[in-house]
This record gives sequence, C-alpha cells and structure tokens, in this order.
Amino acid sequence: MSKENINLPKTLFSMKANLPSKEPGFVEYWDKIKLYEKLRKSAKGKEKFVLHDGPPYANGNIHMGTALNKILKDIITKFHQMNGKDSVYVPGWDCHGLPIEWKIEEQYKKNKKNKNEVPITEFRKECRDFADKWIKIHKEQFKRLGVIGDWENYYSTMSFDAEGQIVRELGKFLKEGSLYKGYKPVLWSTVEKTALSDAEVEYMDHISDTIYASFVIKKSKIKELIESEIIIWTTTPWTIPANKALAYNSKLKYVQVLIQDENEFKNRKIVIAKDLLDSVIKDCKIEKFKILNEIEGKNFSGTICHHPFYKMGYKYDVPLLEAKFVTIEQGTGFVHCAPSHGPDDFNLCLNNGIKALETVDDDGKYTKHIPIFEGTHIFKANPIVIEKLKDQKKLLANGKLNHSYPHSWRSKAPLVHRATQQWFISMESHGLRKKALKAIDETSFFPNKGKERIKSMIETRPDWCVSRQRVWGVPLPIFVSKQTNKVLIDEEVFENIAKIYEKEGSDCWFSDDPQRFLGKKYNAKDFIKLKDIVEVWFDSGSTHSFVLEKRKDLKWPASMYLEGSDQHRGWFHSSLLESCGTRGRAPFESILSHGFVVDGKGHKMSKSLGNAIFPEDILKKYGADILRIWVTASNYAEDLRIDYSILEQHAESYRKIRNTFRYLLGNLNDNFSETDFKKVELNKLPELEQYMLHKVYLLSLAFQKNFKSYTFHNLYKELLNFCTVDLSAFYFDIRKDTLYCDPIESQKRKDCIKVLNIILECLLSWFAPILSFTTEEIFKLINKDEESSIHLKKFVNIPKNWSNENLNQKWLNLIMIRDHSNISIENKRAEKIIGSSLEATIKIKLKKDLYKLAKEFDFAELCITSGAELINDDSISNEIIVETFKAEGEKCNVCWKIKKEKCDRHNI
RNA sequence: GGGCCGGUAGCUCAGUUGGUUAGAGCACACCCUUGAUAAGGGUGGGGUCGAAAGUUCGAGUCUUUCUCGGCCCA
Repeated sequence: MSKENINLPKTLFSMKANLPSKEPGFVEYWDKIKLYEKLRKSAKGKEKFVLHDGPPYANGNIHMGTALNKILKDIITKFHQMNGKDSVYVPGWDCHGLPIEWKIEEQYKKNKKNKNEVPITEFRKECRDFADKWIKIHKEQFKRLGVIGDWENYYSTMSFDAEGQIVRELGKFLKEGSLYKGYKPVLWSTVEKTALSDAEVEYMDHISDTIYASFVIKKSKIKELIESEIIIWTTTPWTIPANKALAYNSKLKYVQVLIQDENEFKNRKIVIAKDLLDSVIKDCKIEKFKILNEIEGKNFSGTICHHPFYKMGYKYDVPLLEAKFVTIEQGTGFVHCAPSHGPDDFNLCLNNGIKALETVDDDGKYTKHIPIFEGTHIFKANPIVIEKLKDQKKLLANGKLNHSYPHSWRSKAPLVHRATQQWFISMESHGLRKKALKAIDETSFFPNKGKERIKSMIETRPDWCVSRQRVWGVPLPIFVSKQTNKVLIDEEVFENIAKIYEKEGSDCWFSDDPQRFLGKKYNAKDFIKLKDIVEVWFDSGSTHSFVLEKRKDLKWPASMYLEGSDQHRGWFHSSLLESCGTRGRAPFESILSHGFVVDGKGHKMSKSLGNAIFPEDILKKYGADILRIWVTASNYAEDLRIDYSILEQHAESYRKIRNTFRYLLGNLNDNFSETDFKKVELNKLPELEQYMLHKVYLLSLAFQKNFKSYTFHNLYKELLNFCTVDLSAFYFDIRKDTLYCDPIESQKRKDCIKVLNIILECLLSWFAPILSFTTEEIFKLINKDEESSIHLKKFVNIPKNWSNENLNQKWLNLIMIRDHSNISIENKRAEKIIGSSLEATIKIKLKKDLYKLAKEFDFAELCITSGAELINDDSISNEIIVETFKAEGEKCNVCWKIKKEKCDRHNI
C-alpha cells in the first residue's frame, strides 16, 4: 500500500515561522484593510472599554520598557474587544519639557548659536518639530510590535487643542483659589542669575566654612533642658539668618553635656546626639565636660528655641521638628533648617506650617526679610555671620571643610539653594488630598499592592509645584495686578486665552501684545504677565480632559490606565490630582501597573553593565510574536527578566504552539469549517472526543478567570499546557491512527475532525490577542475573505453542557492506567526487546473497580500498542500491574500494527 | 540613608485559612520513532523554598534580623 492511500496531514502553514520577515507584511495588511476602523464599526454601540494611553515622551528610540508597556496595552485592548466590548485605543505622546529643550540647546552649541539671541517662538518651533519627528518614528516602532490603535488620530500634549484645554484646567484651580503663589528652593546660580536643573549641575570639590552654633532652649517638656543649648553644625553659615527651625531624629539618643573648660562656654549646658559626642568634643576642642542627662530623641517634640540672633532682633520662635533625614553621619544630630535654602528644610517646614520666604534675591543678596543683613551678598556673608555669632556668644567652634559641592557646569560657580517664587496647587485648601484618597479607594488596582503605594504618596506629599522657569511648555495663564499684587481671576480671560491657543497654539503668549489675552475688560498696563510655563506633569495629568472628555469615541473616566510602577508618582499621580481637583474623582476606573524590565539575573539594564537588550534586535532575531509571548508569560506584577536564553525558551514554546496549529491545519487539509457549539451532539461522539471537549470547557473557564484578573502569565501557561500535554502528547498522538489510517468517511474519523475544527477555532481566538501575527497568518489561510482579520472575531463561548465531571474522573483513571503502561513499555524498550510502542502488546491487570471502569476501552488505542488485554485480578499487590510483551505477527502496511491475523481494518 | 515591593528546580511560573514525600511546562539526560520530521512520543535526574533565629505538634506559608535585587524618595 502506498502512502497516497493514507491521509497524511497537508497544509500550507509552514513549520518554520520566519516571523522577522513575515510580520511587517501583516502590519501593512492591517493598515490596508483599515483594521482599526473595521474594529470600531464591528463593535459600534457595544459597551466601551477605554484604555487611556499614558503618553511616552517624544524623544529617543523605544526601549524594552516601552515595548512591554505598549504590548501589554495591546493585549488587554484586544482581549476586551474579542470579549465583546468596543475596546478603543488612542495612542498619545508627551511633548513639552526640558529634555527636548536640551536637545535643541545642544544642537545650538554644536552650531555655535546663542539661545538667548533666538526669538522664543523660533526656539519653540524647533522643539515642536523635534517632538513631531519622534512621534513619527515611535509610531512605526509601535506598529511593528503589532499594536492596533488609532494611529492616524493620535493625541499629543502639544496639539493646539491640548494647550488650550490645559489653560482651562489651570483656570479652574485659579478660580477655586487652590493655585497660589509660594516659594520653593531650587539650585540657583547667582552668577548666571538662573535656576539650574539637576542635569546642569556638576559636583566639584569646594572649601566651605563650618560652624558649630548654639540655640538656647526657651521651652521644653523636659524641664532640665530649659536654658540649655542645642548645637548645630553647618557648612553654610550664611543660611543662619534665614533659620526658622531645627530638626532632630526621634530614634536617636541625645546627651546633655556640661562644659567645664575655661572659656565663654564654661558652665553652659549643650545638647547633642550621643553617638556624635566624641566627634563634637574633638572638633570643638572641649577638654573638660560632664554628661548630665541622656534624652530620648522623641522627647524633643514641642521644644522651642531662640534664634542665635535673638538679641539682635530675631525674636521669632525656632521650633524643633522631627525629621528622618537627620543622621549621625556628621554634625551634632541636630540640623538647622532654613526653608528657603534646602529642599529637606523646605519640605519639613512646609509640612509644619512654616512657609518659605524670599530671603535671597536673584543676585544672591539678602532681601528685606533678613534684618541687619539686607543687601549683603551671601558669598560674602560667612565671615560676618561668624563674627555676629561670636558677638552673641553662640559660636562653639568654626573651621573649614573640603567636600563635594554643586557647581554650575557653565560658569563653574558654586550654587546655592534658593527659594524662588513658584506656583502651587494646595493639597489642603480645597480638600484635594481628601478627594484624592477617596478616589484611590474607589479605584481597582492590578496588582492590588499599587493601591497602598499611591495612597502613601498622596498622604504625605507636599503641595504641587506646577510652575517652571523654562520655555518649551504651556505658559501659565497668569496676570498679576501691579497695584494689588493679586492674581487676575476671570473665567472670560482664561476662556479667551484657551480659544486663542486652540486656533494657533501657545507660542503667541511670548510674542503677542498681552492686551490680546486680556480682552477689552482690562488694561495690559495694569498687569504683569507671567513668563513661567506649566510643569509637564500637569500637561500629562490633564490628558483625560483633552482626550477622554473631548473625543466622542472615548469615555470619561477611562476604564483603565496602564503604566510602569514608577508612574505611581508620575502620571497616575498627576492625573489623579488634576482630575480630583477639577472634577472631584479619578479619571480612571482601574489602574494596572507593571514592573521594570531587568536582565536575566534581575539587575537593571545599563550601558555600563552592557546587559541591555533592545526591542529592535529581538524583532530582527525572533519577531514580535516572541516578544509578545515574553510579555504574556512574564508576571508583570514583579520585575520582568529578559535575556537571550529566556527568549530562546519562549521561542521554543512558540514552536510548540505553531506545530499544534500545524497539526490541526494539516489534518483538516486547511479546510476549516466553523462549528455551532450549541448544536454539537455530545452523546454521539466517542468518549475520548467528549473528554477533549470537557478539557476545552475547563480551559475556557481558566481563560475567563485569568482574563478577569489580568493574570496573563497563568492564562498563557494554561494554553501552552493544553497544547503540549492534552493535545500533542495525548489526543493528537492517540488519534493519529484514526486520522491517518481510517477511511475519510468513517464516523470516528469525522468525529475527530469535528473536534479538531472546534479546537482550532478555540485556540485561534484565545491566542489572537497574544500571537497577533501568527493567528492572523492562520486565519488568512483558512478564510477566503480578502478583507477579514482574526482580530475582528469574538472569543468562543463554550456551552456549559460540554462540562462532564463524571467523565473527567473516569478519564483521570484511564490516564493513570496509560501512565503505568508507558512505564512498563519503557522498561521493555530499555531492554531492547521493543522499539516503537506498536511493537508491543500489553497485559493490564486491574482490581475490580478499575477493571469495571476500564473494560470497555481499547487500551491498544490509548497506549498506541498493537494489542492490549485487560484482566480483572483482585489478588494483585498494586492497583495496576502492566506487563509488556513483544507483539507477534505481521505488521500491517497501513496502520503498522502487528497482528497474528490480518488487520481487520486494512484487510487487503 | 528612608518608604514600598520581591527572592520557590537552569528558565517561566503554581503553591488555598500553616498540615502527607513542594508541583507544572520548558530546558537537560537517555531511549524510541522517521506517516506532525529543522517535527513527534516515552522515561528520568534536578529544589536546605535567599540566609539565620523564633512562634508552633507542624513553617515555602506567621514574626524578627540579615542579605541580594527592583521602584520611588532623599
């Protein structure tokens, strides 16, 4: 008998995937058939699922983190779409901000151009073009990953619409009164008269004056402490006049020390940290002293001191505040706090109701808020401050220290922390913190731990500083009255500005006559127009207002925001605050956060370690579907490891899945026919087929459960195990005989084909959101429709009556017998008595119960042997005993079974 | 330095309210097959559950400390 007479699998679906070369064709195809539009049409009127895209910054090639994020978004979007929703995805980009400004400035430097000589509008135009360029590049990179979205109508934070709406949003905070003017320390160069960002700062060695100064205790819970003196150590004596508080650590132990040396500190009692006693004694050359008391740090609460310049007119209270940043690394265990001159100081004071004032002006001179010193340059103030402290008998010691200190990278001049005028949104004045905390409670988090994470941030964060002294951003729409120094609050003005921006963008703020923005109601001469721009987190925090609310295809609030876990402090955070401030609730119903991409050992990727891996390289070597498997199979609740050995493993699984499809297609000869699942007559199918449908039912349950909880790695594992364990190693292997050797018209073979059709349909739909390219390749093979796509399909619904728990129990036993048989066969194989299992015939001894259950089954078929005999033997020691013998007789040409008689099926 | 999260076979992951000898798939080894063939099948080895201490009759699971890693903040 020739091979032509058996039904070997035949399919056009190649074993080798060639994903890197095949996938781009599908991207083109989806473009060509306008898949996104088709998806919208097909789901018209259905309940919407809106995954609102967190905008990536329009700068630089995408990296693994971006790829992970976008693929995860795409998978979830596709899942919901196939689950029957109208799952809309509008990608967006974050465009304003410093990194792009730098890039343009860098280009200027290369071309020897001076930024200050270029008109702002021209500079901004270059920023805009730069962002535009990257949006185009990103778009292609994202599409290559298989991400389906409204790529033609994306959103961006620099669109005129966005810039206009951002003004309206700010207007709401201004009108409410929660947006106020305050001060905040930034690194300031008195030479360049400008604030510097972290990246413009370089740390160099610098020799600073150091002082140990004393603050007399005015009031304390501990009576013995009154009139004692708190000692502080600082490297910036010039900040002493701006002192407003002292900080201690409640976990430290402190000592009260009586100084007995013959000098002006004789018989005075000082207080310092116990662990720093030795270093202070040494530094201040104290020779004779006595420890009077030991004080627990926590007991300092409520203590109040006099300023060292108390007698010079610094009459205000200096409270002791609890702060974790106080350590025993250096100093005295107390830190002097000038809220205008240090971020720690600033935040600590702010949280304790002490506001920072403008104590130093642009040039570095003390302002009127600093009595006696007004007009003195801070860099010349150290000797004067030291002198005054000596006069007041408040200087325990002084010296010099060579340490690393921030300098301007341009002028190389040392920098100072200086409070500058900034604009803040209050967390308290209108209950923003409360509203935000409530909104968090009303939001679902995947994984759940994200809830606590953002909650603890909102609970403790200071007021939101929304102003920046830069140019590439939305200008703060603020006019301050020259006469009253008050902010102009008039909705008509805000609306006027917003309308102008919507038409022509916000460049005009810098170039046009202010009168244009004020309208006829006010006179521009009476107002100062602010030059500040809005910080970019406010931009992206407002996307819900100019994307979700404005677009008819979307809904507000979004169904989900999905970003990396760092965005608990970023976009999740700013969106929450913006929306709670303006609309009283979160702009999202749920938040899904994912971990970071790390290398195979769990370390972060970095240039210096050389362990980085790029999406581009993976696409070239493996293809997007392998990357998509990696995303699906990884547990995004933790960090996600990736290296080439991990990818190789996933590629291996891919091959298994691909071959599963190939087997299905091959035996169907690429002739797929859709099944009406409800009409399947289960009772007429062989039990093996019924059992497989039960397995399909179980798989559908697991699928739904894991989809609902967004635990895709478990979902994928279920799918993969089904392919390998239930299909490849079990059902497919057993049914090869029927499929290959039984006549086409045999009922048994037809039933098997029916089940293969069903399995193909199920797997195709379940894998589609994950293996977007491969499932499309298969779909196109079995569908004649030129314009169709697997992604337009819905998930299959498995009827409940496919579930058959009794059958399941029975088959678990049958499989157990099969397992025993395999072990027995393997023993004979090791003894070289047999090779293939078809060379064997088995004798299975079972006790009564198992025998009753198993007797009707053909174990030669289940175990793929030439013969099987079932014997009831209650005397056996184990439940199951299998003996394997070499099959005797002749091998059938067709089915390869070895029989003494002629083959009953192929008796030719 | 602080806050939060995490560490289960080589890899990706399960592991219910503490309860038999800690599981799965892949990878690996050996064997079979050559009618899913750059495929398929079988059998098998492999883990001090990051470390230590504690609570308990009993700990991968609870507590503490340490360690390594990640994110955020300083």
